[in-house]
Amino acid sequence: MMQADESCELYRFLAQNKGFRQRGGSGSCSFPAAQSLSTETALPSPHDRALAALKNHKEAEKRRRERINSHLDKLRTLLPCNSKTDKASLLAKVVERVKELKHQTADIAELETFPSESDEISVLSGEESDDGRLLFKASLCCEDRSDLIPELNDILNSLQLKTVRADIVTVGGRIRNVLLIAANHHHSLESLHFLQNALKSLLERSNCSDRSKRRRLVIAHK
Amino acid sequence: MMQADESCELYRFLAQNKGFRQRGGSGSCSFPAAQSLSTETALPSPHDRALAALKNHKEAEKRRRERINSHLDKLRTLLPCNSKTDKASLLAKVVERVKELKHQTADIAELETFPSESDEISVLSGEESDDGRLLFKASLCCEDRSDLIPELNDILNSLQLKTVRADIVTVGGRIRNVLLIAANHHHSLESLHFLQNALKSLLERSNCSDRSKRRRLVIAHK
DNA sequence: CCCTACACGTGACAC
DNA sequence: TGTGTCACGTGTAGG
Repeated sequence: MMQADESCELYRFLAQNKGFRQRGGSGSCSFPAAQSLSTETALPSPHDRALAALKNHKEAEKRRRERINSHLDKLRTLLPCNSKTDKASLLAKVVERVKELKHQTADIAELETFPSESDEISVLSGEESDDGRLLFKASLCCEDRSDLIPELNDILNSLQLKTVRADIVTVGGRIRNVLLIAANHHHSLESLHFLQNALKSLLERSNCSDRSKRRRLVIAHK
Repeated sequence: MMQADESCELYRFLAQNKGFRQRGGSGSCSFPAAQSLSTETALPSPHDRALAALKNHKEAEKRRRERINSHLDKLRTLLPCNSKTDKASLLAKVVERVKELKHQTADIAELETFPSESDEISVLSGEESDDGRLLFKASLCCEDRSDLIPELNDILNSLQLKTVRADIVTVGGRIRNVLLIAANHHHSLESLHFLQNALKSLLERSNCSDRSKRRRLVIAHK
């Protein structure tokens, strides 16, 4: 473990190789580091400063290790594994869990919220997908009407966007669509703005007839 | 980095302190490690074996580090963070994510139970959330009716509570709602009582018409 | 005796 | 400058 720092022979070794010279024989192995720190308060020699820096460094590194390990221990309690599993295999399990979570939350995060009273559009630019495609989520909440879904389909088709998943909740004449949409490689973030505008005009077409003006536009980026 | 292993002075230092003796002066610093490995194939001296073991050890440790770091890199891609985030803060985020997952799965367990015959309200004050918000779960089981969900929404909106997740099971005219609700910072446990009372009056409004008195109130705290 | 996994101290590099 | 993070080689305990 090499706990006793001051008595460690490595220190003598390092001190010699650093051209250390102070109050005694230059090449001799007197090693007065400890005393010079405690008795001589004034004039911290460069050697002492280096030694102090080394100590700081050592302790900082220890704190860092402890921080990391505390997180690992917390993960150990959170996962189905005892306290004596490998650091590496623990992390492997963690990776599995996080992947799981990614799928689940991507699926069900916000799609089970009820339709709100106000009209809403949100396009959340998503994360890197599995096979290189860009996945993002679009949500549309408005008054329900029979031709809404077909029109939505038209918009997505014209933009060459593919609906990976759609979740629809209707209640009390209101509807909320949450779409998981895949964009291919020649799409840029520009496409998301196109989609936003298309959805916006879709809502306007719906509202221009008679509805009270209660539309609200929400644009969010992750 | 200390890449040049054979020329490192630490090696000489260690060799001296190990009582190493072979074919030359005992205390002298001849250090014939490299040659004895390459020229003398027979009779691996204990010193050579120790040196080989040290090399093996070194490489094994490197492999271990790489294994751990590869998992960490995978986590970096899975989480919303760039490739230059701290190892410690990365693990902190991972802990948050795994906690999230734990909540969700714990919730899923009981939310797929069928609606019971008796009316039930339960508000379970939940655990510390990821970003400081308080997450808790509210469950409502009663006779199904079309305006129930909108009224529920009104209640939550008026209390400024956000539905993170909603699970609904209806069977035979009965409905069970299990809501995962997020309260923000200026909410206290008082808000949960408000919610309880609101849900209670919601059920009473439903029952006052004609229903048989079979309501039962369940209040649970986790 | 391996071998594995861990904690430690240290040099290097970044801001 | 110091302050923090990382990779490395090493000592050491347990299988």
